Amino acid sequence: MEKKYKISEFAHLVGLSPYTLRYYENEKLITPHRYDNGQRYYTNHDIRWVGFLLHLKGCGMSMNEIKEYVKLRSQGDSTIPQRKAWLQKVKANSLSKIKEMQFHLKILFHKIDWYDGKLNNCDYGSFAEYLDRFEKKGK
Amino acid sequence: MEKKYKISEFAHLVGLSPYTLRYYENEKLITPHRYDNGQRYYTNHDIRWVGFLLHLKGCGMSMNEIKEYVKLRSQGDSTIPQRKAWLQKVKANSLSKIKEMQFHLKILFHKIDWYDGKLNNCDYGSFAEYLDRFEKKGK
DNA sequence: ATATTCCTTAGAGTTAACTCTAAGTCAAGA
DNA sequence: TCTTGACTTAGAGTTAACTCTAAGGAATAT
Repeated sequence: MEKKYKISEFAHLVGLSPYTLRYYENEKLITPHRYDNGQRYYTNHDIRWVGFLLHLKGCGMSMNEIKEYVKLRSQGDSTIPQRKAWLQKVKANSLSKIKEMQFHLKILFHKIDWYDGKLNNCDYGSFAEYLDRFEKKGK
Repeated sequence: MEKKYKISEFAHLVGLSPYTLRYYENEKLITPHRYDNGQRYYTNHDIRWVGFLLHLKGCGMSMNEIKEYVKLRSQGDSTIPQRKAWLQKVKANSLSKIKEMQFHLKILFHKIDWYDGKLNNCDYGSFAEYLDRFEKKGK
């Protein structure tokens, strides 16, 4: 017999609120089982499923995109090529989002260095000048 | 004489809308100059400044955080240590956000591989089993 | 001359993803 | 018995960061 979790225990396990779980269910992302009296219960399988949904979310997929994906999934194995293509697009977006963030971060690093310079009374000139010098060095 | 840009030209240059620029100004993030007739104009210096704001934003800083930072800046060089500390916190957050995203992406990669397996009729079992095997190999 | 672009204030609308309330019912635990 | 936690539907509230409209006026471009 597999462990069964009621909504609040499950919510705690996956790091979501019962509200959010019902909301996701309403949006057809999750379909928990029910006891005869109507109460939901979730299993370890559901933990893995929600975990996967959160990975998708963490890769920057919106609710609507995830819903599309889940809809395809519900149509069976014939949609695997489409689902794979979806995930490849998500992967590309996610990678470029990371690259973009790293670029922004690089500037932040420089700004921190520039502050260090200011604090040590090294005259770096304006931040723009400092960056310019870096560009030239970089080449 | 430095080039002066009116709001819509400037908006185009920095990739924001005039609405957004006025909004940012209202929030004290930007302070463009004015012609005698009251029209705003922006300079290359403003391009660099907005660029920097967008880097901060791109590192995950919220409007409110950026406003705090800009407020400190307006108080002069004595706030440099605080500003540096701010940016260091932002840097740490940003790095951990990237790490998190990379972790989510790793799962996505695996899922794509798993789909490939399915499409080639290699029997990987369920995705959970596939991941489990990876964990063990990884050790 | 006419259309476009600029200005103002003030406030309403938008989007995503929750988050919660109301109002009423049901069932299990101490 | 009393509290706690589950259920329902339907809809309202929240937050961030815009995004736009209205209404009225001034200047510029074709």
